[in-house]
Amino acid sequence: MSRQAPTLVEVARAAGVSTATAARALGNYGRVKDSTREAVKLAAERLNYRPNELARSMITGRTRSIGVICGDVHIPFFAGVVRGITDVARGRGYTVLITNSDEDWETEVESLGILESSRVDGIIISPSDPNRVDHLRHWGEGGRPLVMVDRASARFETDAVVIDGPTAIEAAVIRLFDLGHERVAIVGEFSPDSEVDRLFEALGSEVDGVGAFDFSPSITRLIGYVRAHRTRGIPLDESLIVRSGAYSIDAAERATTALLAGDAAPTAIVTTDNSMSLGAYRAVRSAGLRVPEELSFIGFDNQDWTEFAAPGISVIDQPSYAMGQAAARMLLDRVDGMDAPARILTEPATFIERGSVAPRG
Amino acid sequence: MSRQAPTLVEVARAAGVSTATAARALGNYGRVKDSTREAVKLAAERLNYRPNELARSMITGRTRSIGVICGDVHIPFFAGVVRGITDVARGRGYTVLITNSDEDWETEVESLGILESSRVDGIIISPSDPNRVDHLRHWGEGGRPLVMVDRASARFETDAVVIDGPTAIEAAVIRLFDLGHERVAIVGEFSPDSEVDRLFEALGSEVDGVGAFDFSPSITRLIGYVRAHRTRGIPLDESLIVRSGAYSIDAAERATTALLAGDAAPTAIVTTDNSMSLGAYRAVRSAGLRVPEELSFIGFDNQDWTEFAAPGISVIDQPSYAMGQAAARMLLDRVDGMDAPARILTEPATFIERGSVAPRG
DNA sequence: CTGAAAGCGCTTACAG
DNA sequence: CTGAAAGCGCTTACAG
Repeated sequence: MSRQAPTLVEVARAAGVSTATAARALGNYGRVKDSTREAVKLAAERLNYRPNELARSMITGRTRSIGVICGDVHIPFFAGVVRGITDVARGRGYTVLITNSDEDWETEVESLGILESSRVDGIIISPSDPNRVDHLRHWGEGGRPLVMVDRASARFETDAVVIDGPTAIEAAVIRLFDLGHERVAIVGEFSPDSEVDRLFEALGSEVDGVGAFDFSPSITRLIGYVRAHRTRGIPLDESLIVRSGAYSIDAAERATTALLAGDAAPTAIVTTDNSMSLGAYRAVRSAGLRVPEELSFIGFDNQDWTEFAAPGISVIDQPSYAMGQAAARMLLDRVDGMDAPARILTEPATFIERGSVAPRG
Repeated sequence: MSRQAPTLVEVARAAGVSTATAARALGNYGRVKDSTREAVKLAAERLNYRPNELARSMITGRTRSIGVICGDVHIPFFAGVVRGITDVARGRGYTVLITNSDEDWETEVESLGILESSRVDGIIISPSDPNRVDHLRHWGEGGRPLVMVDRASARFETDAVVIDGPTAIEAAVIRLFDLGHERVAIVGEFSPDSEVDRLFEALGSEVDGVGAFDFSPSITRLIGYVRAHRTRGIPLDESLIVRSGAYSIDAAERATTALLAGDAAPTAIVTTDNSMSLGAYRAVRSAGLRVPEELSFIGFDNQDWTEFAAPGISVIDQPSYAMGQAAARMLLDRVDGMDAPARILTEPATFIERGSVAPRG
């Protein structure tokens, strides 16, 4: 019952050849007489032989596996990305190891270590902090490929698949301005404060010169918010920048509730991701505000709930599955030896119009 | 730049000891003088040494990795399960390989082969068909552990983590009956037809004798639907059993639309999973039915959209994250050598009351 | 076309 | 407490 799995040695013996020949016959490389190859394959078949990938990997130095470090597979956006990655990987004969960082840098470093020990051939990551990427650069040295997804870093030039978050936010805010809204709030993580300050310093003079990949994801999207104000000549009111301080629905709800209770209430809200959307929208409902009559709302990420809310929520949609696929393709091309300058692939973010937006009455 | 990763040999040399001693010091086993251990650890640290798990696995015969075969990581329920699995696995030093079956048996078999070649120490699977499990039994022979999640099989006695679907459905239907509804429809995959027929044959005489693990998941839940009717003495109307024929939102929408357009319309609907809920609810909206005034609705799986729909949708909640955790714990206990009879762990399904249910007017 | 032999990077009895 | 040595199951020059 608990028989050991047959090894190459046994196959070779059964076929009456050396292990070297058996390996060549099974691996379809080197020269082997046809009749010998047949005999070996027959023996392998009869013994139900499965090569030990571990032993093979030790020699070839490749495991035919890739690692993923995402914020949290449980979040729909990442779930879509992961599905895209696993589908492409499988199609090319690779397995996928999944880890979560919970957007925590220490956890990310630990994840990288785990994947490194597992000797994955490459890594796809949504880095928790684009300014602390030394560990990723170190991985990249030695020619081990790494692709970023959903984010990129100005401090580490490597392949990446992103959407143009700032532009998507800018378009959404301008849309609201053009409907007569002047007090448009934005709800995002926006932490730490020092980074937001750094962004505003950078934005002080010019807008276009500020790199989208110098800041963490939510702060990056703030660039679009600021650009929209400048484009339409509407003064920026920092009290409308709602900092949840954490990627959590509850934090977003609390922060938004505080905003709505204040005396500088907005007439419209945009958000920077699905968790912020959920929290902000809960706060809006709890405050008893009618959407869109009293408040317009644009969410980020086209999740089921935005379709079924009444009215439906207008959203900025991200092609998570396609992003995962693209990232996996880029990574596996590198694993297969493709040599080319690092490139950043920008997937389209599309606006989905639903009933949550109306002209300022 | 492309320096090879340091090996144990280099660490040992740097620390001035043999590889055997270095291995013992790093692995925290065997006897090593404290000062020696310190020296080795320091050297490992300085060289940024990471053990090659492949080499270790070749010897120990264990990879410290587990494989998951789920329907689709992109589906929220499975995403929750996977997160639960990865958290527990990580806590115990294991990595997780993810594959999807898309509820297709051939794909499942292929996934199993991939995981087998990867030499995972154990497998967690939501089997696509509880009646075709020979490949799983074969894996189980040789003492390789396997835990089923969300489903179990009468044909393969192994550990499993499930909820009591039939009882949850039964309670939901009875709740509706007690509110005066007599025409309660159920929307599920329910395919193939021959299996539904087999269920009804089995249910012909007695109800309690029918095993919940003899049928595929959605058909299993039908048992609760039938039980509810018998308990309340309400005649079964097979036209109220809506067979989508596939685990797809669109299929559920089409099938439900056909039901609502017919002349045997229901006054209430229950569903068997989140995809069916989404499809059925879309059909209800498109038909212009007011919920709950004209139709009561109970969904399966507490996803965000059910909270934000107006009115909120009452649902049967499944603790997906806890189920994933429990499955991983059971599996790793087996991997660690625990010997005990196979057991089926039933996690609680809870009813969440929202506004979508009302008495029959 | 085939085989003997070295070696991938570890772990593990076995001596000392 | 420590080291020399065998070995896990393969692949791969190197000879023949």
